[in-house]
Amino acid sequence: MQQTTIALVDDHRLFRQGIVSLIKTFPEYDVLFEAGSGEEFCERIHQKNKPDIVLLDLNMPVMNGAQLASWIKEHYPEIHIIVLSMVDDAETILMTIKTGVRGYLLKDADPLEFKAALDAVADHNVYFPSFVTRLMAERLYTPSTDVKLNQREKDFLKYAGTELTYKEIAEKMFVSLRTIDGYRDGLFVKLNVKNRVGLVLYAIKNKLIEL
Amino acid sequence: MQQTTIALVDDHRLFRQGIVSLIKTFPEYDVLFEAGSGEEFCERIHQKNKPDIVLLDLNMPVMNGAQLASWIKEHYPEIHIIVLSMVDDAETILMTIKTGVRGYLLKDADPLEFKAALDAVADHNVYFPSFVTRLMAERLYTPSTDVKLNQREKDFLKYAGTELTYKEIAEKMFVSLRTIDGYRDGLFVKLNVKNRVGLVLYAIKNKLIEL
DNA sequence: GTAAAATAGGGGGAAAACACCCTAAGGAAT
DNA sequence: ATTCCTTAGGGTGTTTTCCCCCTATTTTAC
Repeated sequence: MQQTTIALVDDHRLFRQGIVSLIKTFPEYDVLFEAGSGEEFCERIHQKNKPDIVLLDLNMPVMNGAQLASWIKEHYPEIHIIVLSMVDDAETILMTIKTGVRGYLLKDADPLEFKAALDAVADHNVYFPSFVTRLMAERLYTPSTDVKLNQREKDFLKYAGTELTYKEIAEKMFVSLRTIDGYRDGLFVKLNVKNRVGLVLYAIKNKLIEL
Repeated sequence: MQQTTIALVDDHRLFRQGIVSLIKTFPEYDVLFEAGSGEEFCERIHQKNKPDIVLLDLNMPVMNGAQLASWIKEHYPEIHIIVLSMVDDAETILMTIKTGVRGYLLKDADPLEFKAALDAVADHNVYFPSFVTRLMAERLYTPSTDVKLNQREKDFLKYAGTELTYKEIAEKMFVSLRTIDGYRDGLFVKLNVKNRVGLVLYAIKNKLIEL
């Protein structure tokens, strides 16, 4: 039978021991090696065979988990990473997922969930617990603020999302610079933004301009 | 016992019947009303009591599910929406989740999964099947950019994509305005753009900033 | 039928952004 | 040891952007 190999990176020896003995109860998985820090992992990965999955602690001194995850993704993109963490604040979790990790578990997860995560990731799938999924959904959710804009304002916004100056936009739209000033100032109020960057972001969010 | 009320919107009468009879087997849920179209739903929601949860078909004529979801979110933000769909292409799913729905199920989901989704959403949580979670994670994942920018430049670009003035960015980054001028002018050349809009567009295209 | 919006246009001055120029320390490569 | 590159910092002057003020039509709503 083909075993799935695992590497474990965590600075707490006792925690590593617990995880390793848990994994030993799963015959289809095998711990290839352990590392007590990101640096140690980077050394070992060159010497040893590459694991299929890396279990990674987020909170480690010197090189933290997110940095190591980025490093692994860059140098060994085929390795799948599951983060083990005690951290549960939204920004940290989302930042970590952005690095491309395929699973996120809190350290107090029960063994069944741990096994489910391993199975999912070994099968090239992802595993995120419900509260993480929720964070991801909330991050994607963009409440629509449909402010009604007339056609001239939409046209203007399209141009505002280019590198043209307002003077050049005025020429393109066959109006004076002053008129453009008026459109712009009106939109600042309507869209509740402060400057051109705000206009550009609004236009992109509302798909008035293509990227 | 407090029942959780459900409204069902789908243009297929037989499918509605199937769902209703399934829900009848769950004593804690009650179907408040059904609608065969978005328009019908909009009328009924005014007359009837509001449901706690709306089960919503994506593919409907005239007003599609995503549009209706946006409408519901705008007028009744406290109603939770679960999408029922046969569509499984990534863009459609992600666009729908952006409207703020709290669950997404394929129509061939088994009754156990259906029940799990109802329970999660009734509990003000979210429910997305593994393949949807995976899509969300992939959307959040930002591969590292190929153009070699140093960390300070990346930091600066992130701020350039906000409504902060350069002076304010300088304060945030604890450097002088002149240094920021230098970063900016350097990036104008490196990225071949003319002004701040160019920087913002670059940052967005390369996912250095999120929308 | 009148009031109030939306649409289109404009002026002047202050602030910010931009262009082009420069120095210098620290590290890597030759 | 010297060059080259990166990172950090700076000065000056011009252009653009932004803010606050204003007028005159044309729709829309009551």
